[in-house]
Amino acid sequence: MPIPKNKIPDAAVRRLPVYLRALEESMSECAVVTSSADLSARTGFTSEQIRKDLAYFGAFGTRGVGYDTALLARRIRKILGLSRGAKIILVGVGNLGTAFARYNATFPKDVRLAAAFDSDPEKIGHGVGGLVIQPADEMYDHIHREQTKVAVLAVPSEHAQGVAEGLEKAGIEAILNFTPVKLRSGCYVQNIDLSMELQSLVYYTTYAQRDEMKGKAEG
Amino acid sequence: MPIPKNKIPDAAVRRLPVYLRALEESMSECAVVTSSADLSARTGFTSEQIRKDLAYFGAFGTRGVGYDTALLARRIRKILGLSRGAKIILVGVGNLGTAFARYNATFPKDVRLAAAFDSDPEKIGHGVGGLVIQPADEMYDHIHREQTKVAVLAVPSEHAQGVAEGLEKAGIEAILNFTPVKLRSGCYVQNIDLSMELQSLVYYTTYAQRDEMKGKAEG
DNA sequence: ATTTGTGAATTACTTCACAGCA
DNA sequence: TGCTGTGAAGTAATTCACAAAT
Repeated sequence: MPIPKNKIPDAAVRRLPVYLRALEESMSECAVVTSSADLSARTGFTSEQIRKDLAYFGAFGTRGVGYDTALLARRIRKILGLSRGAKIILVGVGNLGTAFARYNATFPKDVRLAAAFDSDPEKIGHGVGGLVIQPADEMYDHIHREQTKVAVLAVPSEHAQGVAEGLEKAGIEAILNFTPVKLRSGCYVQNIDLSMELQSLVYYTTYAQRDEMKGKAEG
Repeated sequence: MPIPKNKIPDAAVRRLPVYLRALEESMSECAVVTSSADLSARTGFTSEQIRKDLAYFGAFGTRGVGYDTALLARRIRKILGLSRGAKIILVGVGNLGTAFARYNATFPKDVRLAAAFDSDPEKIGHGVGGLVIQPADEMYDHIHREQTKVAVLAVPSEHAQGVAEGLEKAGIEAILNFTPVKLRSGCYVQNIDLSMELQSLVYYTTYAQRDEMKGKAEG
């Protein structure tokens, strides 16, 4: 028995922010209670799935009634750790990092970037998405000082593994990895590989399927 | 029997581009043959997984030897449909659309955007990532004319469902959906919800776990 | 000898169906 | 009655283990 291993599936955790958004929508319509059926209509997930996901974390509803909208939203925020004011940093302000920083400025403020770092001296001091780009060698200090636990990694592929190791050593626990490198890391890593997404999409297109048929037959 | 239902898991399809990248790396090192073990080392997926994924599409290797690097790469490109010159369009050139267009300019050219559309007259004619932004009302014509099958959707949430329906009607078959809306669509949809990704990451941080413990107990 | 390809076993996730409560 | 919470059933994906091929 190495680790007790939380029985909560990652897939369930990843749906919580979606439920939270639905709850906020519901609250903006002044609904005081909601139900798994209502959340289902808003999110597209089945009501059973929603009930099961929520039940992983406790019994938040009232049988025969539903869920207190505001209370459930608060609970989810707490489970996710959003009420903690988690600090998030951006590592690597190239093409993608810049794009992300700009877009991030439109996010809910709980998950807004707190700082951005790059190793290129040309970039230091410049602004991006409301942040001043700081030199990479101040990054580890910053992580310690601010007790940063989450990093968005957008460095060139060849540096990804090395930087990830440094981040882990400095205290980072979760990484949003935009590089196409599968990181070996003790951190929890969520990968977003945009080029891969587009390439696999093409498969689901009629031409690709026709190809596939031939693939089996022909040499 | 409504649809024969391809037995190939989406997860396997989504790994093909990763294998392809590994093969290209391998080829750049002048390797003529490779093996599931070598691809495993390069991608981080297990060798069994790689063999099983490839076997869904046919028997591409030679027992006792491995895979012909160049041939397998060609096969994967064909399966994905990358050799077809698939046309891809960007719909919505706001914050995120702009970010994506710029970043996309760095992608392998098979999956480079062919056009970008927006409904804001202010934006029409301006350039982004090497493309000229075109008016939204020319989009459907363009899709027909160019036989476009793939679209990247980055419009405001409130328009997402409506635009997706229009895209489907015009002939789009696969959508990369950056909006947080779960689309009801006959198209194959791949969702990327960046705000959700960041929010769920915070959960995997020590503070969040401490919260979760309390969640169960306290009212 | 070595490495693929694959049925069988395992594990993870989802859906079902209904008991438990307001 | 109405909706949650949950064990049981079902489905999907991954890993195991080995026969097949060269």
